[in-house]
Amino acid sequence: MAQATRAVGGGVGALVRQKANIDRVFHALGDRTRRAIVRKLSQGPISVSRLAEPLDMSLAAVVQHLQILEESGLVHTEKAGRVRTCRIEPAGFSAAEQWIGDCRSMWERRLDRLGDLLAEPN
Amino acid sequence: MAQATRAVGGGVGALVRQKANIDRVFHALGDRTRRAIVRKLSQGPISVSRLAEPLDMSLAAVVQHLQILEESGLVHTEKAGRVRTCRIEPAGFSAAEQWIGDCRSMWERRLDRLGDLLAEPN
DNA sequence: ATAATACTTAAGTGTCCACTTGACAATTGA
DNA sequence: TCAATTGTCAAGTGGACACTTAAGTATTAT
Repeated sequence: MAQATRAVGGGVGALVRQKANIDRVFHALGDRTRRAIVRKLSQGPISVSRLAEPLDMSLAAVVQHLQILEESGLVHTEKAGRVRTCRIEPAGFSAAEQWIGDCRSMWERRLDRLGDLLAEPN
Repeated sequence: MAQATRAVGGGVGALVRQKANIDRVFHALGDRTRRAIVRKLSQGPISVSRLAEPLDMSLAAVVQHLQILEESGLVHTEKAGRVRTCRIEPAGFSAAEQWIGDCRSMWERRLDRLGDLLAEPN
C-alpha cells in the first residue's frame, strides 16, 4: 500500500519521518489509558469530555494523553466551538504494524533458510 | 509459566491471559532499547554479552531489559553453561498485532457503514 | 589451581512521566 | 447578562523506570 506511506508524508522524507515517529507511536501505545482511548475512538469520533467520563481521572490528564496520541499521529483532534472532537487517524498505525512486520519477515526468512538446510539432501 | 504458547493457542483462558499480557507486550515495545534488542534478535539467536556490545550501556541494564522482554513473551532465553542465549518468540507478537487489528476492524466497519449511507439512493 | 569469562543480584540514583490541582479562557444556553 | 459547559494552561507531586555500581556465583580456559 503506497497509500499508508503517502498519508504520513509522501516522498523520500516519509521513511525518515516514520522512523522518527515510531518511537512516539510505540511510546504512546505503551500506556494502558491511551490504548483505552484508542479503542474507544475506534468506535467513532467523540468529544474530550465524553472520552474522559469513564476514565477515572481528571479531564486535564485525559487531555495530556490526547496530546501525546496526536503528536504520535494515532489520533486527530479538531475544535469546533467549545468542543474538541477526537477521531482515529488510521494511517498512524501503519508505522507500528510495519515495524512488527519488518521484524517478522526477518525471522521468517531466517527460519526458512534453516528449513532449507535441514531439508537439503547431503 | 505454563506456556506462553498456550496464551496464543485455543481455550477460553487464552483470551483472558492475552488481555493481561497485552499490557506487558506494549510496555515492552514502548522502549527504544528493547525494540533495538528485538530487531537484533530477529536476525537470529545471540548471547547476552554479544547483545550488549553495541548497546552503550552496562550489561546489567541489558539483562534487565531482557527480563522485561521475556516476561512479556516476546523473547525466550535459555542458559547453557555460562552463556545465556536469547531468541525471538514469534508468538509473542501476535498479541500486539491482534490488538491493532481489532481496532482497525472496528473503524473499518464503521467507515464502511458510513460509505453505505452516503451511497444510499434516497 | 588460577584466572578469565559470562552472567546474576541487590541496592542506589536521577529522570521521566502520569496525574492532580487550581486558575483561566472561550463558547453556549437561559 | 449571567451562568453553566467545555476545554486550556502551568506548576507541582509521587512513583515508576532506566541505568549504574559493586559484589557475588557459576562455568570454562590455561
